[in-house]
Formats: sequence, structure tokens, C-alpha cells
Amino acid sequence: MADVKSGTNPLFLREEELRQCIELLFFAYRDFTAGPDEILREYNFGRAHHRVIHFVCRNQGITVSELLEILRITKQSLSRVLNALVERGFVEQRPGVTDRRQRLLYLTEEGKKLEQKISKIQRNQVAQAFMEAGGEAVAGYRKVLSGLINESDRERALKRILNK
Amino acid sequence: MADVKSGTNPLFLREEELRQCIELLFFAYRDFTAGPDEILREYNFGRAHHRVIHFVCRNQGITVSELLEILRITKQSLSRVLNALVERGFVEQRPGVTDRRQRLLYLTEEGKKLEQKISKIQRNQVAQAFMEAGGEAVAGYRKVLSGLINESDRERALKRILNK
DNA sequence: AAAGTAAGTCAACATGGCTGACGTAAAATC
DNA sequence: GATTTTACGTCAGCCATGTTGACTTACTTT
Repeated sequence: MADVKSGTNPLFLREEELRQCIELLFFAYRDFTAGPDEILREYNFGRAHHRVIHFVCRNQGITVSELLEILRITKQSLSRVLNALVERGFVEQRPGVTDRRQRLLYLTEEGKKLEQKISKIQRNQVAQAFMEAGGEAVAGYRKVLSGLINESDRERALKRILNK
Repeated sequence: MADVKSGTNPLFLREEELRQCIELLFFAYRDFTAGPDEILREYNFGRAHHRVIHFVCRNQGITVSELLEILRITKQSLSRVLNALVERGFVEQRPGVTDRRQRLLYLTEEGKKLEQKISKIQRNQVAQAFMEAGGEAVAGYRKVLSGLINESDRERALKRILNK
């Protein structure tokens, strides 16, 4: 009589472990976004603005369509957020050099300051977790999260993350 | 002339690595939620419904206030989603035994079926990533993500995750 | 010259957060 | 036993951020 719930059943162990790791991701993400949200509120910005600021910072001169592809939202959704950032002087648009239809995106000095302010909180949070966990754990974290990225997009995404 | 951008500057390396790991979390979460979202759409449910289904499944008989604390949303926000799930027969409410003010939450058979269907996708996705990354990496993943949980809530959250 | 592409706009709608005010039943306390 | 607190719920309205669909403009490619 094989007890499905027995600790000796590898399939059950596996499912339970997987569920725990899924939940872990939820809690980590929940608390990981809480800090930035607080600062953003002071500026009347939201998480959507943060994402734009982050990716424009990491990819100065990015095109609108590249940004859309990263964020996986519609251009109408992006435009609201992007226009607000441009109007309030956090993001700057410059026509592309080789293709003048493009409007390349850059953070202004103001934008860079805000990015620093927000990302510092997250970096401290991550640094703290890294210190507690140790270098080997960090390597594991990177490996697993990389594997969670959609396979068809993984290479491109990783290239972007590790860029330069 | 110390080059701040030099690869030999540990502070720069550190910041760059931290930023990469932050971005990794964004991409992983983005693609991690895409699968469930697709299924949920067929039921006219959203991510909010999924979260309720998930945590009620993992904590059968959970009280409304415990659920609110996990999700970190207002009861008004929860009620919309919860009422829909109850009305459509995915979640069941039973009065508490010792405290009859409570309405303990349970998944119905229907609810369990949907949960299985959704979580199977995520479990497969995570299992795949785990296989590619290896057991040591998984341990690292768990360590780091645990450390990302808000310190004041960490113990309680981890207890809930690892429960039973 | 025509077709395709990058980006933007307007309008309307859905989801899921939020606040504030108020209600009801049960439990806990004075 | 009366009062206060607690668990939960509702109504109403607002806001942020996602969606679709239709159309325009400027530029590039063919």
C-alpha cells in the first residue's frame, strides 16, 4: 500500500517542493516591489513607470518597439506612461540617426537621479539577501531564474541582461 | 586615475551584478505568470483569482483576514475576486467552529481541478528549470528568495510556505 | 510611385488596486 | 448584562494600467 503522501514517495516530495518554490517566488516578488512602490508614490508614478525607467536606464537609446517587446504590453499602454515621463522631464526622446522614424529613449539627468534612488533600495535588498545566502547560492539563483525565462526568448533576454 | 567602469573595480562589478539579478527576477516573473494567465482567460479569471485559488489550496480553511495579510490588498479588492470564485463554485465558505464570525475558505472539487490545471503548468516550468540547473542551484535559489522576503514577515511567510 | 514600418493618437472598455462610510453578527471585556 | 471590539461584508466611487480597434504621420524600402 503505497502512501501517496508518504515522505518516501519521490513524486510527492517533488510536487510539494515545486509548490514551495513557486510560492517563494510570489513572496519574494511581493516584497521586492514594495520598496520602489513607496518612493514612486511620492512622484505620483507607479510600477509601470518604474519598469520604463529601469529598462531605459539599462538600455540608453533603446527604441520604442524594443521596449514594447521587453515589457510585453501594447504601445497604447506604454504611451500613457512614457508620455508622462517625457512631459515631466525624466525621459528624453531623440530621433534615430540611421532611421529617423525611431525615437530613441534616454534618461535625463533627473531621470537618472530617480533611477538611482529607486534602484538603490532594491540593490541593497538584493545585496543583503546575497550576503546572507553566499556566492554559491547566488550562482544557483541566477541559473534557476535564467531557466524560468521563456525558452524562445531566453537567449535574447539573457543577452540583454548581461549586455555591454 | 581609477576607472570606475573598469572590470577590476569591485564596487562597479557588484552594482552591475546586482542590477543583472534584479532584471533576471523581472523576466522570470514575467514569463512565469504568462502560462497561468492564458488558462485563466478561458475562465474569465485574472491573476487576482489565481492568487486566491493558490493560497486557499495551500491553506484549506484559511480565514479571510489571513488571506488578506498574505496578499496585502484591501478586503474590498479581495471581495470582488472572492465573490466571483464563490458564486461560480470554485471556492466554498464555512463558518468557523470555534469562532463563528469567521468564514473559512476551501476549494471545491471544481476549484481543486482548476488549481491542478493551472499549477501543473507552473510546476512543469519550474521542474524544467530545476533539472537544467541542478540540485545545488535549487538550494541557492531557495536561500536567496527567502532572503528577499521582508525581514519582519520572513519567519511567518516561510513557516506558511513550508507548512505541514 | 507604392508598400511597408516606427511611432503616435483617439476612444472605449476591463481588471484590479484604492479610500471612505456604514452594517451585522459574534466574541470579548467591563 | 451592557458595551466594545472583532471578523467580515457591502455600496459607491476613484485611479492605474492593461486591452482592442481604427486611423494618421513620417520615414524607409522596394
